[in-house]
Amino acid sequence: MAEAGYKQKAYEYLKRQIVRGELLPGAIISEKELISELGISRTPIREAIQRLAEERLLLVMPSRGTIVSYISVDDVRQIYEARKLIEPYVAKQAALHADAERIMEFRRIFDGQTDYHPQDNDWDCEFHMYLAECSGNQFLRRQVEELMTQSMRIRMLSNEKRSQSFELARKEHLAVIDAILAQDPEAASEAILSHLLRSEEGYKEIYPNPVYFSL
Amino acid sequence: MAEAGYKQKAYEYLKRQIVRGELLPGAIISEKELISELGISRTPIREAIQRLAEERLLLVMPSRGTIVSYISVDDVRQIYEARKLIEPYVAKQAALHADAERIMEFRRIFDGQTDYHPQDNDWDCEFHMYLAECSGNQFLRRQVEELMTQSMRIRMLSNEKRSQSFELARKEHLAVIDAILAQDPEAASEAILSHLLRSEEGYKEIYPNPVYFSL
DNA sequence: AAGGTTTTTTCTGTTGACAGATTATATGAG
DNA sequence: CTCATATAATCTGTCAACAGAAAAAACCTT
Repeated sequence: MAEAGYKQKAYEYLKRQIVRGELLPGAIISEKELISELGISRTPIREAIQRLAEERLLLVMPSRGTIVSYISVDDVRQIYEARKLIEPYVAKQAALHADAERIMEFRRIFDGQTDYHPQDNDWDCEFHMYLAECSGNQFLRRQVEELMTQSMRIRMLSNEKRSQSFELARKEHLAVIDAILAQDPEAASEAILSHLLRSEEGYKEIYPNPVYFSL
Repeated sequence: MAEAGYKQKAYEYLKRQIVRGELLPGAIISEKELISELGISRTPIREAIQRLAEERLLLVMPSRGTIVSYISVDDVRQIYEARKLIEPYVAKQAALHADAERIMEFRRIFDGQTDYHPQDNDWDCEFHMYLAECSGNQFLRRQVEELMTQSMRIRMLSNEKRSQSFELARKEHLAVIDAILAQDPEAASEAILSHLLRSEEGYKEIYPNPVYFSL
């Protein structure tokens, strides 16, 4: 017994369920249940919970319980504000410094020319995460990673119309990639900003659904 | 026994020592020593260590040990790159939305007109943290908080000439505050960018000291 | 039956002990 | 003395159990 890596397992197990919307805001996180579900002890589970609490995915209330965090309307605004600041810069840096060969491989994936086909929701996330990696800045990359996690939750909770929206997003992604391939920083920056503005606009109609979005 | 809040105590105890340079890069963090130093058990100490590891202040090597993180020359570049992106925007938002009364109170503190006098190094940190608070964006605020923590370490490790540099920084801070009071976003943005550029320039001469800065 | 009080349950915070892995030290052959 | 092997010490990861606090349930009083 007592193998290593249980903490990471518990972390990914919980994070996946939260991001996919299987654990909704307000859902009670029971350490006891997780012990029997995962067959591991409390310590690695607690460590995973604390890490998720720092990422604002869980809310630990001492001696009361732990729940999945709510997302407020102002949270959505703040998340997109931060993304609109950071991601255009990241795209700019990618256009200036990114390896052309890697970008081409990336474009093939997003053009559907390879066997690798991420799920609907993962598409958008992988795109933005990849750009953040190209920035060559671990601080900005981590920030984008956190913001994308929250953005995926928002999309899940707002019942976005899938097919049409994702097709639009795919085209916008390709526009960004092509601007990077053309080594045109300004075009890349503007392309991703347009993508973010349109995406945010879509939620403005939807998120006043007050079921999971607190004020 | 078993009072609450030990985790936070251990966290602040370690973080203060790291930021102040009392624990230098490469210093071994011994859980056993901390147990006797702080008189508490391993669990809250471990949780504090893991939190500091996520903030890139500690490096946990499984079954080998935990040390204070090194800062590479490229880390310094990345930290200032992120700060130059985020902080001018934050200052802009502060100029647009910040409460004039709070800014005035803040100016009095930095002008030395109050009893409250933070230590040399805390001055700069508190200034930038305060601006980040004014942005009204918790994600940007937390990012600035993390970047400032790293910046304080850099300053500590690079033996910056104190007196003259701090006097210069104080004037630059006041220029930013006055731009915010004048509700001039562009001036505030440019003022803090100048401050950051000059600050970074200072380290370019110093941090090739390879004692604590790895490549 | 209603309201306040007491008991029980449940949750997180904390503790000390054990397991696996890595490094340092000691030992012995050549 | 040198080097390979084996032993011991040390560190992090994990585990099960206890303590304190908050909420839920049972109970008693009126």
